[in-house]
Amino acid sequence: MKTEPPHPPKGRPRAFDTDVALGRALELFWRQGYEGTSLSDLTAAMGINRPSLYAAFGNKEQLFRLALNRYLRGPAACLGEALREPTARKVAERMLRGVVGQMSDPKLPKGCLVVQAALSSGTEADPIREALAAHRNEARNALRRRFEEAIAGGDLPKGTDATSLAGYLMAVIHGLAVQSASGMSPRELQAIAELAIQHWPA
Amino acid sequence: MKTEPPHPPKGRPRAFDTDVALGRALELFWRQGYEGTSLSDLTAAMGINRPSLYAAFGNKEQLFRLALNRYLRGPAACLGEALREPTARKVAERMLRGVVGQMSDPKLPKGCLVVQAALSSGTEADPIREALAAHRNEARNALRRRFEEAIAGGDLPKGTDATSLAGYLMAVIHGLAVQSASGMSPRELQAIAELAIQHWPA
DNA sequence: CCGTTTTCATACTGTTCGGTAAAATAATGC
DNA sequence: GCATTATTTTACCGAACAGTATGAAAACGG
Repeated sequence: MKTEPPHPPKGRPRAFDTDVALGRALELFWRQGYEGTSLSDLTAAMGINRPSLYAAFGNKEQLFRLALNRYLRGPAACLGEALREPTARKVAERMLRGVVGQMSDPKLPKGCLVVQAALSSGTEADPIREALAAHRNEARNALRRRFEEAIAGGDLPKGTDATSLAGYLMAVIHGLAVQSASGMSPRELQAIAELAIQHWPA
Repeated sequence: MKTEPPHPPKGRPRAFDTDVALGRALELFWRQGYEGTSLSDLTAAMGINRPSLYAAFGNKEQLFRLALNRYLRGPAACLGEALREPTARKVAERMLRGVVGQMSDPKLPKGCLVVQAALSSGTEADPIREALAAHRNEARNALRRRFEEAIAGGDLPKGTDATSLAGYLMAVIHGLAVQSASGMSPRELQAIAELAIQHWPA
């Protein structure tokens, strides 16, 4: 995973930094969704020409997948980290406060890339939608497994349905993303999150 | 609000039923969002030609607004009716079970038109987004007022924050819409709704 | 029958979409 | 310098987009 090749490559060197260009692409996709972002938008924001984009990133869909990857390892990493909290309640608290915290950063786009791009649905974006649905499914499964542990460990009531509880927490998070994208203020988002935490079982 | 004019109009009679055509348009917008639905999609599903659509409905944006109106008075009417339940808990129960019930109808598109179209965001759809955000705001205000009544009436704890509680319920509903649109099964949606009901304050 | 009115069907407008062909340019090893 | 390799630039491609001009067709009152 080194980005620094040991010997300089043979041909003409690239005149832009692929990392910062990918960051610009992520911000645009995040703000406008997959279909809402045109190649002209992308090349303008990334400061490169169209063929350079294709040479470096393949095509629009692959560029989106790369941006999604960076999003999941970057801004959305707090969700995965939250799984390592010691109790189910702390997992939920950290997730809810994490997403609210991120959505409160004025330098970042509002809402959530995964939700944002999932619902824009021309027939052309179908593979993207499937990929995002698969990711959400995976995230929910990880959360369910963590809650099963919690039930076994005793920090959730014995009769709890881990699957439903995971779905519920995901639903609240997605709901927060929708409202954030719709312009709800950070303090209101936080109040909602605190309310969800307050009603958490156990 | 009569749809039957007393005297037959002068010119050539319309060869299609504007009501059923609008229904087809609603279904398409609901399934694919605003930007994801092209005029060719619309005319094909409505069984009419392009100029007929423009003559009868104005343009794409106005057609969407008409479809939205029909959606709010039809499939989404249960949300407004729920406000008339006697207690805050029953309001929440009816809303949550109502949206799940609607999303479980296999003949209807998944998800929620208001959420679906709200996040598809090319610059062109901005007025649509604003209209939808305004509607969601209005809905949340109605819910807040209902909860304030409930607090005054004693069926919600005295210290409850009506605004946050309304936002929380809207968030859960929007989250359910996202997951429904992503292919979650009706039984899972129902389990999530029941869980939210179970954790309702008071 | 005729003139009027409105809707119908066909064909088209200019623009934007994602993607690419081709030549100029800048670095390499020799 | 020279061939090679990869990236840059400019210009373009066919398809799809929202919206429309035009004339034929179908109802009416007379």
